[in-house]
Amino acid sequence: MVREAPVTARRQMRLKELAQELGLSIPTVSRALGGYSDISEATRARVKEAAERLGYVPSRAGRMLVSGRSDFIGMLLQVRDHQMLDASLGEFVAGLSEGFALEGKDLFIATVTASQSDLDVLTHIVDGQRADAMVLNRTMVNDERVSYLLDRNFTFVTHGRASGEKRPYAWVDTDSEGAFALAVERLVALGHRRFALMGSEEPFNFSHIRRRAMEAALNEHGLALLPERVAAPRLTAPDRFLAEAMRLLSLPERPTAILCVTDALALAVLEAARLKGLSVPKDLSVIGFNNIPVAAYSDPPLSTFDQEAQRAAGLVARMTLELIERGPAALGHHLIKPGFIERASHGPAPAG
Amino acid sequence: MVREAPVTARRQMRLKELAQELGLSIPTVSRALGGYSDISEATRARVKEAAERLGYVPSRAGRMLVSGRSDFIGMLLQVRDHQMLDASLGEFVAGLSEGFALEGKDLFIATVTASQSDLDVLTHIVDGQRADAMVLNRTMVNDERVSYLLDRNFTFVTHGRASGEKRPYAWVDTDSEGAFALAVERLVALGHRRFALMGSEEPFNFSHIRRRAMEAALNEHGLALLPERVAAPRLTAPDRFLAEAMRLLSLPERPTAILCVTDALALAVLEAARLKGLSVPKDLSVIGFNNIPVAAYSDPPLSTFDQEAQRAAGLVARMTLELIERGPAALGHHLIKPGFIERASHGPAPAG
DNA sequence: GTTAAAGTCTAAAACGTTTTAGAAAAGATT
DNA sequence: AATCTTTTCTAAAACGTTTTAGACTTTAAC
Repeated sequence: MVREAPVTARRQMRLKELAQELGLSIPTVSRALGGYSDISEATRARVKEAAERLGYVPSRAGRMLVSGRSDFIGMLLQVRDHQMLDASLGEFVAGLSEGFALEGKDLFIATVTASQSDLDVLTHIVDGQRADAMVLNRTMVNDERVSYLLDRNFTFVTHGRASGEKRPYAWVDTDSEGAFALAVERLVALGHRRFALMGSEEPFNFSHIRRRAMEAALNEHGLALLPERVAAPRLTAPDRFLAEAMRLLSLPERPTAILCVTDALALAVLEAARLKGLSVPKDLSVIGFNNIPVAAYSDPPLSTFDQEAQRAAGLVARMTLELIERGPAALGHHLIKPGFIERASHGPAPAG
Repeated sequence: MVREAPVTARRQMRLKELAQELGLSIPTVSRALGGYSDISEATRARVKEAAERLGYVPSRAGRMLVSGRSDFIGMLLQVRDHQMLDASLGEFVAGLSEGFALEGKDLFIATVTASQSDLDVLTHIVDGQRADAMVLNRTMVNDERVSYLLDRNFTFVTHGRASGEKRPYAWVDTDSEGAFALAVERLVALGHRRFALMGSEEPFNFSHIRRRAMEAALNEHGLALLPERVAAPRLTAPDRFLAEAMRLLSLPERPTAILCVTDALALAVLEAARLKGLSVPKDLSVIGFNNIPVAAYSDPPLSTFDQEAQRAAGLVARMTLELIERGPAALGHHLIKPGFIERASHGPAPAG
């Protein structure tokens, strides 16, 4: 009987073999490759050349055993209800991945299927030592993932705050307050007095924060956000957006300016305006958030805020690496000021 | 100065400590947990209870060192040019993830950013021992990833064949040949004689196979697929779909039936027909492929083939696990017969 | 010409698991 | 009563790296 061929053809070279090949001890070779200063330049060069030539790559397991690190940083991706990766999440993921690669870490995207909760997968990653840290996105006001990781004392950084959590943790977020303050400022200057908000369910922290930001900004100008002028369809039910937008536009004292917490909601408002025979921006000003690709091609092109996912990702990556390296001492926050993309969906308030 | 708190609060319990706690030796505890038969039931129960109670989880590194396995199975996800995860890829990923979870393996989704090639990331994973096997999707006719993995003798399974590769490898694919044969059969029976194809660039293997399948099926009935009746816009340029569809419908001898290699292409054909004032299916029959969610709501609802991503994923997962366990002896293939979803976009050929 | 200081390397230990080989004890067989 | 099995457990080795502590040269300083 012929002996089974091994699964991996050319077995990986080991540090021991490389050392023998060179006539040096194992630690010398290890330290030479590690760039330690107590190895002469001549030896280091010789070692590096041989390692290169023989295709030596350190064993992940050996290294992990002694360092206690997997060199993975985890992130959750929901693969239920067709939501999937949209353009801005793609940008974010790409930015993260590149940031981590600089330090030799890999981004481990873990799927959360329909039969699991985020917490299930998170627990599996933490207990299973699958990653040295986590990046969380789509934060909720009361985010059980955040409190779980704090309880477990596991390193993580969130993209978006979790306003309900009182303990300190590292986050990067868009300055929604600043953005909505600016939007209100501009619109008030343009004569608007009747404002409405297209929001969404407020477990989502960005939605919560943006509503409060809008209320605060209106208060500054002696205006209020009337409860009936707030719509909050569920983001997972986009087929409800239009109906909610229609409702806002059917109010007895029709709003002249509508701020929206996402561009998808803003596009629904534009559609509703069309159905109502209203002209944007003559009869109605609409401002979105996130600057999704299609926002540039809507009719009229949508005024919105650029959330700069790539830059946020870079910051998140750097903060995560710092936390891994220096521990809780590196805890910090970053508010990113989103750029106001002024297109054609807002303008002076209608006369009267 | 107060001493810095450790990064992980409660250090993980080790096998050694668990063994001391129980007054047993390390191997006994290990074998008890591993379910070996040379440990008495009484001891095993006692060990399991203690492990549970004390929250013992085996060290990933220690286990990896001795088994040589990471218990990760890798997959590539392109995060360039906004293509991202669509619904069917999401279904596939979810299926894979669940299949692997049954055997305690995790799916490692690795991102391929705009600055990298698939092969860059693949090399990194293989050299860096990041995974025990790979799953490849979106196969090309001549797929450098497939030949690379074969050269390196690394375990992998593809979803979709790579027709250009002559060496044996494990794959799962949709039976495009059968599907297109069936579609042609039906349409010929309905009186159609002038066929056209909405294809795409043929580095994509599914596109290549489906064109050849259509040619073969037409030959069976003494018909041919004229070159000018084949459109092949790039899938990455969806804004070109409509123009190509218009071209097919503007041919001197206008086709009465158009097969499309994806539903997105088919929807473009429906749109082109509308623009041309043609009625579907009275003047033109259109059949798509993949059964994307919106296909059910097009006007008219699209006849198409269901690719059963979930089932394919299950098969891919099982084959991958088998290959890891049993080596090349477990090499195999699977052709999945797609269901024909008969909606309202095809019918009898127009008279004359 | 001894002592001190660099500079360069190595022996040994540590990380935490699984596996192999074998020991000790208990029970069954002659 | 002695031998053989079976059951239950353990000692030791192995996986491959990094780090700590220390040994041995060589050069510099007095």
